[in-house]
Amino acid sequence: MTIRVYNTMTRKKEEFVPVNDNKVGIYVCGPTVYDYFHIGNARIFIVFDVVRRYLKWRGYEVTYVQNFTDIDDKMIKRAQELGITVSELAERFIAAYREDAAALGIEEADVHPRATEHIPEIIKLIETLMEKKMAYNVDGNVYFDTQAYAQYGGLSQQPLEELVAGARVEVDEQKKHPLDFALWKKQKPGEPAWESPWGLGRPGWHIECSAMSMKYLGETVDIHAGGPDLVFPHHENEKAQSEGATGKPFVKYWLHAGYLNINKQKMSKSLGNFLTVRELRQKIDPLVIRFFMLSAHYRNPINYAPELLQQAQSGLERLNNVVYNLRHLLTTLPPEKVQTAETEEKLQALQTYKERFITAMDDDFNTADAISVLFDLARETNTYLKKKELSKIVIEKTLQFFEDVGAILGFFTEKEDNELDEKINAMIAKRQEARAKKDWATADAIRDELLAMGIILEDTPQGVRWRKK
RNA sequence: GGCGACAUAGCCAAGUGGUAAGGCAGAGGACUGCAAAUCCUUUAUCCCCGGUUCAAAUCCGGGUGUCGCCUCCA
Repeated sequence: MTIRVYNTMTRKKEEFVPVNDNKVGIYVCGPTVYDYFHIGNARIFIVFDVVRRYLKWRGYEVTYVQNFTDIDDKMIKRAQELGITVSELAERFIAAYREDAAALGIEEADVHPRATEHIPEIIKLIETLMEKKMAYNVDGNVYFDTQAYAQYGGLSQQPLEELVAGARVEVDEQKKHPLDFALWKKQKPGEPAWESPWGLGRPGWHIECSAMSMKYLGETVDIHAGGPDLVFPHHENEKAQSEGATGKPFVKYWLHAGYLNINKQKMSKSLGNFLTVRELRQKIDPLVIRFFMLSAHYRNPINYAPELLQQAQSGLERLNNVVYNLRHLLTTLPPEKVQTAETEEKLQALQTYKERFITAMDDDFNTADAISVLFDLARETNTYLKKKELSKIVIEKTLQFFEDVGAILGFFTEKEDNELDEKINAMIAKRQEARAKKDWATADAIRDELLAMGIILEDTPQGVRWRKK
């Protein structure tokens, strides 16, 4: 079985074969840290977090790099508004990023490089382009010469004339061609700046990703990913400058996720219709946000609405419940004496579910389909759990399956809180005494009290159990 | 103007040639001291029109609608 991925470059699903054996390099364009990131950004981080986890699970040795853009026009503007330095601004929102991302179950990248910490690499890359006459300096501003790179426009599949014709922005007089873009920007008064062969200035936006991707992942990276609006110009430009400098393919597979829309419109900072993760996760379990994102295919647009999160919450609860059922049962279930034919059959069936899960994920990371496999297994498991004779092995293996795939999708992690546990268990014991005496009023009062604490009680054939709301 | 994506049940959403997965919500039933959880039953002329084919949600042509990129944006 092979993994197939949709490559924006070819507009087709291709068989995934890493450049170097089973080593996989992934570079994902990260946030510009001038504000809290919104749930549209979150979709990108979540989706590629799953891609990363899945490839690891499939046996690849993955190196995952996600940058922080910590110097650009927006950073400078925002820092001025807040009356702090650009680097203070970066520190503040990088810390915020880490908190919000962790809440969403996004693993830390292996490397989180920052543009300002890679100025020497950036300058060196620009120098190479200058030597190759693919870049030119006009009074301290250095531009990439798009005319010098024949394949320009190849990623976005736009004819050059059309890109120019559609340009909605005033043409910079200094540029030789309207599509040329800044590699190095000359310092303006009051702006942070670094020394360079072209004078004081700072890197353009696109060059940082090229420099950092090549530094950490080599001249050709397996996967370079980001949001759909990065295809042009950001990734087009990265490709041009990188391949211009090295003469080698910069990226083997370009992956782009779909938009997260709100009221059927793209959510973006510039439109002002955004909702930050920081804000939303006060109202809803951040893993519900994650589940919501993964319940559609990553390349399709999804629309955000509070009702849809509600639906997602109910769905995730269902899966959480079955995992909970299994965990609870394992605490009381004795080992079986003999293995029955049914046990064998159940274990076989489990294998089928696993294969279905893999087939779904192998097909361009179809998490929606993969999740439906979990729902199918959830039903079968719940039905099985009603039986009098249960096989401990089956329960264990089923739980293991859920935890296994949960680790890929980022669900079913166990949280413990011993102090709370003791208190709850004491209350449950009291309620059981009341129930034994058929004192339903007292029993129900205790149940309500627990509910007020956010604890749901359930009386099951295997005894009382509780879970957090 | 150029390029592109999408249109599947009340809602969300898989499925790219073989007769419509899954979830949420609703209705009815089972179980329960009551609940909760769970299970069972129940809901689709796959946007429209034409074509190819033994066979089309799926391929081709033409519409309609929605959105996006071409400017910083994930």
